[in-house]
Amino acid sequence: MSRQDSGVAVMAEQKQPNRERIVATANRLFYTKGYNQTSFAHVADELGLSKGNLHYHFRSKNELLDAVIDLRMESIKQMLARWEKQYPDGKARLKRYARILLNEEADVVRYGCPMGSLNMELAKDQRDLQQHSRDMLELFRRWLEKACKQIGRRDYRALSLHIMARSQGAAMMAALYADVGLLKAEYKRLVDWIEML
Amino acid sequence: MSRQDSGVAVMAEQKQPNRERIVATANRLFYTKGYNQTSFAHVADELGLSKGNLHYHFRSKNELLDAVIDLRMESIKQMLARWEKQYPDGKARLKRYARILLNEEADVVRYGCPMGSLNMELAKDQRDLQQHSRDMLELFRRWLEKACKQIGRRDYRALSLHIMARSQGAAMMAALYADVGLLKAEYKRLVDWIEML
DNA sequence: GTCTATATGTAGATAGAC
DNA sequence: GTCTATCTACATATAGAC
Repeated sequence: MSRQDSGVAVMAEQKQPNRERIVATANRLFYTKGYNQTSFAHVADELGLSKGNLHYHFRSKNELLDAVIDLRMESIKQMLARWEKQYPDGKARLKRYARILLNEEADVVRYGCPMGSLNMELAKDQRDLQQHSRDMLELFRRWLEKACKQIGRRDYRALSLHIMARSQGAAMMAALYADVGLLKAEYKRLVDWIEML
Repeated sequence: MSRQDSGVAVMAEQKQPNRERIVATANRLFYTKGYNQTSFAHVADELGLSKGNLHYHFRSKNELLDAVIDLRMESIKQMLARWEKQYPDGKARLKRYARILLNEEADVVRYGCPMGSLNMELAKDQRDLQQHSRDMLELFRRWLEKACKQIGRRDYRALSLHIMARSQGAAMMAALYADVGLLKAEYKRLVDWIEML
């Protein structure tokens, strides 16, 4: 499975305009260190650029976050479109979503879900920033909702939220215990449950 | 249900030695703002104390975190002991755990699970700090494990982790969508599932 | 125990030279 | 576009007076 599936490690960070390299590096650091724990200096250092350069491209850290979220959303949209082609069946689509946890299992076990952990961090006292971040969740949720409708479920909204809650819980616990076995076990449970729908 | 059940709002913050008032206020702010987003100045201001005073009681922010975790763990232990008296039956105990989400639903919807969100924040690049924080999770997990054994389950460890994953996922999604209905729906699903065990 | 003052580092952000 | 220099604010932490 390609690294593109995570929605985080989206592109190589070399041989691109600096603006894109900055977004790619910020994307990675926001994931591995957290948004509030990542500074312009960190990003600049990793790229061998100056802080001033970063501020030329992004007036504020806020703007940089928006760019990172836009990048992730673009990546997510492409992934979901790919899945729609590969899996015509509704249940197969739900199962493919569940499997996302295993794609980047090494990262998930260390840093949690990129979407979930960023959202939760911002939800606490930066709800204005979280608004945009939640759009990422909504991309997945609406896609799941559609798949649920497809298999004839009337409770498609509730189902889509439940499936996301299950995957978020799995990613979180796996990260807190740094245990990939936990991730695999929760994946299996979720797939079995989807099969019974 | 008393406010004590959350493990966060543990005691009144008045008419106590300043050391305890500091821990209680830090406890609350670490929850509502996050650990890294809370400074000594914030805690001191809320109490009308000086920063120097805080540093007299706690040499470092690290130490303050340890004190907060110890406070929460003491509160959790008492709560679990109370539950053991009130609910002799294993399944009833599992259901009581599930209901914890609803006790402080207004807070959970705004700030997530106090344990889970703190752990996840620290798990990213402060794994040393997370070690202590994870002890809180272990208190619950071992308690759940015991209840699972009680109902004759051989997969008690896996079950205990699954139940925690479900509750963490529910708390997280409810916070990200600021939706108490989501919390209630996930609670109902979890209780129904426990009933079928 | 509590305060003020201070040291030291870092964060986000701007100005201006090249 | 990119750099250096700088501003201002704030963070953690210490020293010493009361």
